[in-house]
Amino acid sequence: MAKQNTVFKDAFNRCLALLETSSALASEPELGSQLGVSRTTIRAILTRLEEIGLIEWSKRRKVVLRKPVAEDYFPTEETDSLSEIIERSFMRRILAGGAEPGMQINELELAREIGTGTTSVREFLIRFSRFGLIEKRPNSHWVLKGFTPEFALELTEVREMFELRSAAAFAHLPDGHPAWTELETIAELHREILADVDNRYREFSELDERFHLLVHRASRNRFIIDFYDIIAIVFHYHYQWNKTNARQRNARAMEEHLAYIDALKSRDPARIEDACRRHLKSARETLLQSIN
Amino acid sequence: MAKQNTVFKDAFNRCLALLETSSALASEPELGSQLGVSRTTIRAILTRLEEIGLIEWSKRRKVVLRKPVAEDYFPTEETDSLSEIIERSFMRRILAGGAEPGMQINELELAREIGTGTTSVREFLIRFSRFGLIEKRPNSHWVLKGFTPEFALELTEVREMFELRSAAAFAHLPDGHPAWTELETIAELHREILADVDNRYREFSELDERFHLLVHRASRNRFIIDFYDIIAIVFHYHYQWNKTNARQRNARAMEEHLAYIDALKSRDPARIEDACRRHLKSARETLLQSIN
DNA sequence: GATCTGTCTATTGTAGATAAAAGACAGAAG
DNA sequence: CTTCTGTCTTTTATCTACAATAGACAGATC
Repeated sequence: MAKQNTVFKDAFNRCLALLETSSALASEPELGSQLGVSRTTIRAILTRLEEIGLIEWSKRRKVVLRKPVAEDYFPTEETDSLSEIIERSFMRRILAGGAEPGMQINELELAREIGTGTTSVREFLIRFSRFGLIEKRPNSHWVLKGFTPEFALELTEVREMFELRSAAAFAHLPDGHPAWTELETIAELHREILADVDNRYREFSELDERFHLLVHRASRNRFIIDFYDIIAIVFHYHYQWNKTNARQRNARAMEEHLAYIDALKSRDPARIEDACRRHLKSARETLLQSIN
Repeated sequence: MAKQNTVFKDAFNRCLALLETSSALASEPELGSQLGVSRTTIRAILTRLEEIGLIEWSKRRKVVLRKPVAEDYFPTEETDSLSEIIERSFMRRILAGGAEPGMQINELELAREIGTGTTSVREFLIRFSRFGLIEKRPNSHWVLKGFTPEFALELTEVREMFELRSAAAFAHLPDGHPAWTELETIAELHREILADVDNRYREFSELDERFHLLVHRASRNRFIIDFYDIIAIVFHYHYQWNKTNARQRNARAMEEHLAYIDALKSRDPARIEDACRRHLKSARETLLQSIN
């Protein structure tokens, strides 16, 4: 295979989802922007829709013949892009598996295990190297530096610098700025989840990312915003494979978020700094505890 | 060609340089660690040395027959690794040439222009993307964000945070730490260059990098240290293609460095912060002036 | 005249192949 | 018994090829 057609399959599935509700299809360019793909892919989707007897299609006339059923969808495993597969597979190995710091990483071996070509693995490792967990020895292997307490401390040190500054900048956003509405939405979601925390505490991880990214964005600094990728990926996989006390941990973090949000809304620098520090401190402790 | 033999050629040249002074060759493993290459490459070098009649070689007996001459060396163009060539070529286009922000970057076109395969260009762009100057549109082109005043401001904002913190950490290095010796060496070099500034001001660029990297290292934080790569590459190419007032600019920076170094030696936090801020402020101004 | 479709071209993402370089191991030499 | 060399295997760096996807343009349709 030269290139997986995951873009097609994923867009096809999303197109079926559209058909579940609406019973008409827009024009090709219109569909293209709805699904975020090119017309070439849209036409491939339409062709397939016709093949499986879901629509009748001739030029601009598109008649929906029936509702999509479960079998029409491509299985979700087939819609993940190769880089997502590699990332998951790799993170599982280094976060979950017993991967010792100093261990060598072998491109060829990784590629064979994941079942892909070496090019994709190489490109992934290069992209991933900016997270500071691996390092390249030129003309030779990569070295795993490991998800160690030092890593966590260095990460949180920078995170705290960046977030304090971003939070301070947040207070200066003009009244009409969309970030204030988004902040309110996020606050509301916190309250909803907290109200039914036993059942919904798992939704926190995603919300956490959304909230902190919003704060970081207020810095208007690409380096600060980009750095949040590292935090996000670490916390993302960390939450996924470390579930001790998750309910309690998340509930506490949500309370802290709400206080932090109130502080932001007050626009009082001292209050903001205090609430932010308080939350960052407990986030750091949580992360560190889980590593040892 | 599958792989350029630049490692061989470069190590070969360095081996000739060794022969200029010493007239004996160590064992294969020993040579390997001296030149930083594997035994495979050492043996290729020895084979070539024998071919061009520079040595007689049989097992552990290596007799040097004559001194190397200029023609023995490989031309320097052939010793640059492909990634260095791509980097230079790319930086020239975006810093020197009239590259507008928002411009599309085409992997294939770049590869054709530089005369390499697309894989290498792709990998370079991925590595380079962490500098915040380009951004990928998946399944489509890269976008040049450009070396704009915003870029410079965002870069210096983070740089100032990091350097202030690193400088503060420097004061806490224990007395015997090698950084203090290195600092003294760097100070001395500053004085030497300043004493003959009209002729030697060009040496500042390298010294500048060496000094600031030393300071950043005191943070003991990989993210802070790695970030210095971005600053270094920007200033490196920037100095190279922007020579207005270079002598005066560099002289001023060196004076500031010396004050900064004195402050570090005093270990007085207030003095350090003051000297550091002073220098960073003028560095930022210099950078910004040159962009418009 | 604006937007759509048919068709064609160019570029990206990925696999596979190959030379260069690293590195492993056994036996030789000190 | 330590370090070296000869030989062999494995891995990396890079090129080329090709399917998937994006994107351009002219003529068709509203």
